[in-house]
Amino acid sequence: MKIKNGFLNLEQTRQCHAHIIKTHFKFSYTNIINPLTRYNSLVTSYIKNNKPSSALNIYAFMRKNGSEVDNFTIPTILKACAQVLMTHLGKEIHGFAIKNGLDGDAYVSNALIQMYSECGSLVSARYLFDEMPNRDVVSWSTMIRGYHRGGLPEEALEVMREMRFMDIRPSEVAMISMVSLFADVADVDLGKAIHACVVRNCKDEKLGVAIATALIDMYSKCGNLAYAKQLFNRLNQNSVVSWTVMISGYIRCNEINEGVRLFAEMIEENVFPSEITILSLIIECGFVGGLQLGKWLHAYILRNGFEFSLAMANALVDMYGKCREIRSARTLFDGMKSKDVMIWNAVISAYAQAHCIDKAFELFIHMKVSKVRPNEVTMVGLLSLCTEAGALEMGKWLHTYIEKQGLEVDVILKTALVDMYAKCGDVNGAYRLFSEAIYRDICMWNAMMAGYGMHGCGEEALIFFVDMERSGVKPNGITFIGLLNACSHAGLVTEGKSVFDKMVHGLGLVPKIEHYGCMVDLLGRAGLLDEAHEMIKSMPLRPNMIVWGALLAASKLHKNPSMGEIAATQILEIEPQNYGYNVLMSNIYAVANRWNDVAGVRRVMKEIRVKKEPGFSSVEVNGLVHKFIRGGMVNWKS
DNA sequence: CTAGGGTTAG
Repeated sequence: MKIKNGFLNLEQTRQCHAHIIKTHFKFSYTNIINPLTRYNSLVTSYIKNNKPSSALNIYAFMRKNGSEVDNFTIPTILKACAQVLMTHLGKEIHGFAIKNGLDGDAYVSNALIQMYSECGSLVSARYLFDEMPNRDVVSWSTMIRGYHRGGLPEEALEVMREMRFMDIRPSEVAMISMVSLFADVADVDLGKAIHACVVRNCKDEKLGVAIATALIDMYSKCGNLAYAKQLFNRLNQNSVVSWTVMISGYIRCNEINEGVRLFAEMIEENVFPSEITILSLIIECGFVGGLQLGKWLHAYILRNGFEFSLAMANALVDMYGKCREIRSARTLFDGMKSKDVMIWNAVISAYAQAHCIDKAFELFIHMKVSKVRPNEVTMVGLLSLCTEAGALEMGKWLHTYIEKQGLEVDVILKTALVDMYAKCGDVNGAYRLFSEAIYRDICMWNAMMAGYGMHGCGEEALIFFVDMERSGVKPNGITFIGLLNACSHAGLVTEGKSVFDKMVHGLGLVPKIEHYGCMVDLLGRAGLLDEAHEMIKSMPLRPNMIVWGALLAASKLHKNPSMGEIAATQILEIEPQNYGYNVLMSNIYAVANRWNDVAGVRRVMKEIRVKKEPGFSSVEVNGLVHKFIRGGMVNWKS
């Protein structure tokens, strides 16, 4: 058997391996004589075929037999360590490299940086990077990618800036890292800039399929499907990855039918989905609530013999949870033989999204019994559940649990705690945690301000806003939603208007539909119905349910049936079967003594006969959460 | 005829 292009597929690799063992290292497949070269070849082939553990076995075998290991072997093995997240072995190899004087080699250093960053030790990676005397483009792009994948986009951007400052010309691979960073930052302006940079660097040459794919992904994540599709159409050589990002893009933008059509087209072109393709699509289905497609994909996995990995199960549980299909989520979860923290977290958050606080806590108890240790993510999930239910005592109990277990309280967990205390009415408790935090990010500030606003403390929220700006934290769109709500609840109309003005003109933020919703609410509550209506008419976005709903509620509050009618008409056009708003409208007519109209609305409601889940509210008394459903009451133990 | 950084998800 001859090897084409020096690359073996998995079957060939295994045959080769078996042959080497059988013939005592007489390697007859190729002309390679040197035993070290043979091993390295095998290791490489296993890694290219995505079998890192086989590669590591060979490495162990080499070491046991006292075989030489060189600076070709080390980077390859490090890559295998990174794939299976074996930090220990990685560190050991690092030590070995130092002992044998191989650590001065740029290949080896770059591989070490990669290994450390993929295994989550970004500090070690950065240390090596900083100490490296012979950094090259590869070192830079590895560092950028490391920060990006490690969830530290700010640091990645900083490294990019340094790289530019040092006048290092990015290679194609480096640009791919950058484009994919902007995809997740979802900043279309930065994205266009890097696109221009890519085009400039490639000049006459055609874009490579990898970089084009990265650009397609970036544009569709920024919501610019037209650009994405254009790039996709221009590709003359499509890979399964390009199809994956294009289809995911359509689903993410809620164009599910077009996504499904493309999926069929892909199969017709004889391109077959990989595990990641299916995984991506399932995740996107959860994102937009595409239950039907999600179910179909679930069936597709079973029909086509895909490996039902934990990652796959995780994605499915998550998707079902987001689509409120809690039974499917649970059945799937129960069917998994081995479970990790992630899947426990996924099923707990599925219950959380279905507002089943009791079930979620029940699972939390089971989780501890089955000896899976809850982590910070679990805590954040449970805390947000308490926040939603207003269960202060339960939240406090979790807080104690976190401290007793010695779980690391990072910014996210701290923010969840602040948010829980604030929204459950213990604003002082929230402030205590907030003030003792060493590091506060924008989310924590937002939670604190929204908490104050929610309890009618509009002035305090505004003071916090000034403090925040003074401490150098830049407000974002969510900050202003909290602030505008705070003004609305406290009746601070003038202040609210100037907050809105500051956001648009002072900071140049483009208001989203939510901001207009807050403004309509603010003006409407204050009785400025006409002004609120003007705001809706003049806004550059298409008004949605929430906006008209705010006007309708205000019309009811200020007993203005004619304005109510205007709002209700719009709402019925957007969502004809909405039960709640019909009720509200009939109440408005009732207040104005327009009983014929009341009867009319009731008749329409009967005709539509919508079955809608009743809303509920809840309150916690002595550790018992009471849930109110339209007059009835349910409660459960915490 | 071996080798390091790349696109998709979490």
